[in-house]
Amino acid sequence: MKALKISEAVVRRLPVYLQVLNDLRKRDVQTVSSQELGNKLDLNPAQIRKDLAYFGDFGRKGIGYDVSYLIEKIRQILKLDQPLFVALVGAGNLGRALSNYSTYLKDNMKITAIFDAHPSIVGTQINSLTVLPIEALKATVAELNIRVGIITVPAAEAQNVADRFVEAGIEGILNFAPTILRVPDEIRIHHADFTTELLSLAYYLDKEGDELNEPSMD
Amino acid sequence: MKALKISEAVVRRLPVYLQVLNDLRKRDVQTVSSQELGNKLDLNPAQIRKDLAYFGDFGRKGIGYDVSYLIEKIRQILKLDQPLFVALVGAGNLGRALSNYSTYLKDNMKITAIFDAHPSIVGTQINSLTVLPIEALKATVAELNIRVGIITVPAAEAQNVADRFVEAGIEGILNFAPTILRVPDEIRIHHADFTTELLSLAYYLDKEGDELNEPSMD
DNA sequence: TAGATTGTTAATCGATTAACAATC
DNA sequence: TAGATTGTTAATCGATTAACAATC
Repeated sequence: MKALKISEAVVRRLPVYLQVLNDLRKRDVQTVSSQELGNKLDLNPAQIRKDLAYFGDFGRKGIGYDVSYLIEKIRQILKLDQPLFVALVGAGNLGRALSNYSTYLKDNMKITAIFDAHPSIVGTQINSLTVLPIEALKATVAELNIRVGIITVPAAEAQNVADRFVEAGIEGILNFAPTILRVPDEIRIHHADFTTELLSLAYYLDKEGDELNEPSMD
Repeated sequence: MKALKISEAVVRRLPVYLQVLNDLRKRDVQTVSSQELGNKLDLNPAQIRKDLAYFGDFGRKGIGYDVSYLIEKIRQILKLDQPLFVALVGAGNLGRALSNYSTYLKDNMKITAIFDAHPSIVGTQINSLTVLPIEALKATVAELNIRVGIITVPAAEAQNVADRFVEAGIEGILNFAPTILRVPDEIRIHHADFTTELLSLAYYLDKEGDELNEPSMD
């Protein structure tokens, strides 16, 4: 078994597995089968086994997967077994909200710098971090060993921020602005654009074309 | 056009097309080809033509697509040609940030009610809306004709909020909490969980040192 | 017209699911 | 052991891409 190309779909499921596994561990569950995971996630058990098998033999035949061990392994695969420092640009409401989110702290991701272009915001405090001027981005990224950038500025400014991130040598960007960004191929971009989710949700409403009441006939 | 089953992948691309088209219109571009759209979005032009052809013949051979006409058509497909009222539960930082987002206002989606479970937050103002107690949810949803719910509460409270939304007769939910929700099949749930995006991003960093040590050689 | 570009069918590619020997 | 469940191969399903006649 050699370095096989892992599809994006597989990688995207790993954090979801991690989420459920963390939950199981919190409830002191020792072992879980692909069947049980599949039930919880509405996924085919074979798919879960296959996903995990790309990375190693983590389970035990007849038993299932040890929850803590699998958590450890998935964290290794996602390279979350070592600290990963993150910068955020755009200290508006959304930026502040993300800074407060502690969810990924336990996953070794840490926002260590926040930037904004507006003089009125620069210098304010967010969670013990002082908002820095955007001009300080490049130097700070190098100094603090920051590898990921989060963009929470308005769409019109997002490309400019992306350019600055690239110039600063960032390796990956999480973009919240509802716009497409142009970056070199070697930079990884993920979109966290909830407007897309919200608009596509609208498509699925009112399936049968009936009124506001749901059809309760079988 | 018969009621052909449209795949989720297709529906998810529609809002992205809309985004680019809106941008083109803002720049007074009249007409666009699938080739040009493909360049902008890093998508295969044939895919774009096929996606659109599921819903009708929107283009003109030899010419391309009329930008304004296509915008209108996609908005119709997504049912955004009529107002869609949205409720939000969880008036913390993230909830406030979303309330401020005006992006989807122009797409006829409007947050018309905000709820929170904490007495200290209930009664405060967000964008001319008064935060209501969670107990008022059901009555308000009915009264204001709200069809979509947004969840921006901590993971531990998310299922409870989802249950309340379902009981209130909501048709779709956009969930920001990093947890899996259980709802009846007829309720559509979309996830806007950026922690998933952020964790999977970590996988792709550090390309050059990419060769994971494969544990099992068998 | 001649060049451009759609809508659509056919070919390809990739991802999911089923099945089962291995084995805890 | 006997039942359970993995890891993996083969079968199926679905989505993307190529190709091209139709036609603006």
